[in-house]
Amino acid sequence: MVDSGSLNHHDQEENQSGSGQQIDGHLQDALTKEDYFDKLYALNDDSEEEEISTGIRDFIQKCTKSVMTTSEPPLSLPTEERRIPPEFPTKKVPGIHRTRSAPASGTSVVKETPLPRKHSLLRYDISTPPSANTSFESKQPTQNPVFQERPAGAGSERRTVSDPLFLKNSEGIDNMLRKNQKRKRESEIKLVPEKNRIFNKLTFFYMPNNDIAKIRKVRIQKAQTYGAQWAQVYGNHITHMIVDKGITYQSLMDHLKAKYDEDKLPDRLILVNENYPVDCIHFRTLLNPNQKQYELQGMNTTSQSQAPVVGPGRNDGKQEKQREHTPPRDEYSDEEESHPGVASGASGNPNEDRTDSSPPREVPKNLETNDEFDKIIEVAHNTRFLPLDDSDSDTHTTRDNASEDDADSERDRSPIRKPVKRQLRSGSKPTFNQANFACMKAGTDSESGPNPNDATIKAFQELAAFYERTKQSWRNMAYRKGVSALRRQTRRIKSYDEAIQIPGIGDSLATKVVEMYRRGKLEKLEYARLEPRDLILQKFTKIYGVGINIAEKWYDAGHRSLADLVANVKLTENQQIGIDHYDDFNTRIPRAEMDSLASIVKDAASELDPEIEVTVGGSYRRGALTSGDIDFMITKPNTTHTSQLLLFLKELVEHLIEIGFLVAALAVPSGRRDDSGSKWHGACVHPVTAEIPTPIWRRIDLLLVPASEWGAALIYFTGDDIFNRSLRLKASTMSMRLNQRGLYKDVMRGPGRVKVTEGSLVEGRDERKIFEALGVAWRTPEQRIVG
DNA sequence: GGCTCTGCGTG
DNA sequence: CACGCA
DNA sequence: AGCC
Ligand SMILES: O=c1ccn([C@H]2C[C@H](O)[C@@H](COP(=O)(O)OP(=O)(O)OP(=O)(O)O)O2)c(=O)[nH]1
Ligand SMILES: [Mg+2]
Repeated sequence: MVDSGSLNHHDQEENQSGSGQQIDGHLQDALTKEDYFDKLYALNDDSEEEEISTGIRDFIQKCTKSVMTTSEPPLSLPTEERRIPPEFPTKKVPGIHRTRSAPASGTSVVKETPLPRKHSLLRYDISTPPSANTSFESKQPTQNPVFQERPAGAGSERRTVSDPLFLKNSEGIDNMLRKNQKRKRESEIKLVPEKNRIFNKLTFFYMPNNDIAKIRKVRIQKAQTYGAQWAQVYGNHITHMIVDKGITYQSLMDHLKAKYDEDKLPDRLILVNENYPVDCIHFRTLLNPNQKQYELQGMNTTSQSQAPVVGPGRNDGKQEKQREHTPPRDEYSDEEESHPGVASGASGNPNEDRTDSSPPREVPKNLETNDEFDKIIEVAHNTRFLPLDDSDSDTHTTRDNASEDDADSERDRSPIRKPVKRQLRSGSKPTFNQANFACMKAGTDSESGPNPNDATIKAFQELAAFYERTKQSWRNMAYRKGVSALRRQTRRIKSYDEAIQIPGIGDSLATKVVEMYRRGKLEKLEYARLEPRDLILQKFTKIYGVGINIAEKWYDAGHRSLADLVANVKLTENQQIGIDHYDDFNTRIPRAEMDSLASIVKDAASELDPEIEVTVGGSYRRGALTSGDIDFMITKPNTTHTSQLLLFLKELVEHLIEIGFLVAALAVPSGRRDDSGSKWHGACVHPVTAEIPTPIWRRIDLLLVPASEWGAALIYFTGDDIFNRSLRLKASTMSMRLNQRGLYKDVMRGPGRVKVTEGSLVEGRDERKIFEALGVAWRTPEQRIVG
């Protein structure tokens, strides 16, 4: 609560500046970017930095420049392919801004975009775009949550978007505002309400005691807002010494000795690492500082020789490592709440592939012939992170016997006979699995899946996700593999022997399958669920644009909530959007809404160009009852290169922005490489209706597909991802290569399977032919759910 | 002891 | 180049 | 972690 309060303040205090500066903003934008890259490369390259960075700078400058010049003839697009990229005013235009408030005064902003809008030709009045929004707008014009707790005020969004720029947002004004905002905040410390000042009367001395490092600076300020005093000099008034990670106990003492001639720390001085204040703030209470996680490096913990006593006084002693309390709920309802469940059941006519423009759908009866491929699937999983391995991994908790983890292949499994509860399974399967299959995996949300190993599958999925965040890639991979292996089982696996025979399930997983069967839960998982660090990482990685590396970086910097990020971190454009629409982007889309979203895009497309074909891929094509996003594939007869579709894309996007459907751009066709890009990622909003009473931002992906690559693209965009990887792996074992453009043969690979030769095209147009060429029996989209 | 898919966009 | 996402 |  407290925080949210203060947050709102920040938010409100910002004012939209007037109109004027956008052009400057662009220039600035370019400069900024240039500087950024300079720094970036300087950091990365050790040698030849100059050369490289200047080279890149030029390159970027070139891009930027060309972009800027676009303001000229918006309408006439040269047909030559090479130039296409520049034609996309990619980032510059101040465009679709997001939830940031735009006070009335800001209205003038919109307009004079450097980009002359050409929509003279597309001022489609697809009726009522604005209607919905106005009502909203009038409601609460001023209030602006930093990030939505629920569907963010569509009103403001709509408005900003209304300035029709297309493609990617620009930072321009928004960025400057952010900067100003930050500057302001830094100069003055505002305290939280008195009762919440957990550090009241405490004096912190930091080590190093300066705010040069940005991270430390932020932390110090944060502590001050919660009442802490920041000691500028070393002395007895200090209550806590906050030491950076990286400074060992020994080096600290050496330093004190050298600088202050102190041999030991003052009595009752509390010595902790930098995580302590952060966690106190997070949990809104003064935590016990004598916990292992707050110890300095090189300070031995309870076990070894105790270094010089730190706080001889009172608080030493007792508890070794008590696990801290459970995190109180989140201040900002990061979590999503129940969304208005749009007519979930109303699935009109779900499906059938009305969207399928090509594959005739017959039911293959030969699922059995898929065996060989099934095998590949098992082998396919993998993960991109390198194994940092170390089997330990566990910072095991207080309880010791958590040893289960690896262990040995003991034969403890002997006594497993156990009551059989087969009732569950027996009657459930009226018809054949075929139908069942499709249905069951259809929605991740349709709980009661017919699969008898459902509970185990869920547990493994959760564990896999945990391992991914832990960068234990091999384990992540193994559990994902285990999941798909279990999915293919039709009976509940009850014993170790039974389990270990399933390809993809080895000793460790087999043991856990049994554990699930016997106890209904996994100790390992129960433990993982309590990891406070993991909970935060989980929260951060759910932000679009934030992966494990960044989440970890932020965590280590002391950030614990979305509000921390908003206040202290330099976010990328996309991350900003990801936070602003955190709940929306993490809310799944009911199939009925998918149908409707598809219609909107298809209608728009055919109006612009009747020859264009639009197909929905992704989980929708696989028959899912809900989807995480909506994936469109766009093609046109006789096209052989995406460059032939770029102009159409541009028009489509502009139009959809204009009617208020598209509300943000997250990734746009490259322009940075020669092979002219092929995808557009962004966000859209379904018009408000009776069934969809509240606007919800949805992730939307558009993929440009030349007709000659339709089959390969269909495979790629239909997934699922694990299925794709399996297929690609199989291809590679056959000296072939499969990507979204086609299947190539005679691919030469070097060490590490690195591609050496591009290979020659085998097939790209026909989905089935690609399956055939790979020796894989045809699988309907529904049968490609393996992950 | 090696391999675990391959490519596009951002900063 | 490092990263995130399809 | 599991497979080759
Ligand atoms: O790592 C990946 C991720 C995705 N894809 C392909 C398959 C996938 O079906 C398609 C679309 O991706 P998306 O992330 O939208 O997945 P989805 O299968 O559509 O599921 P969701 O319901 O979460 O959107 O892109 C891959 O090949 N590899
Ligand atoms: Mg999808």
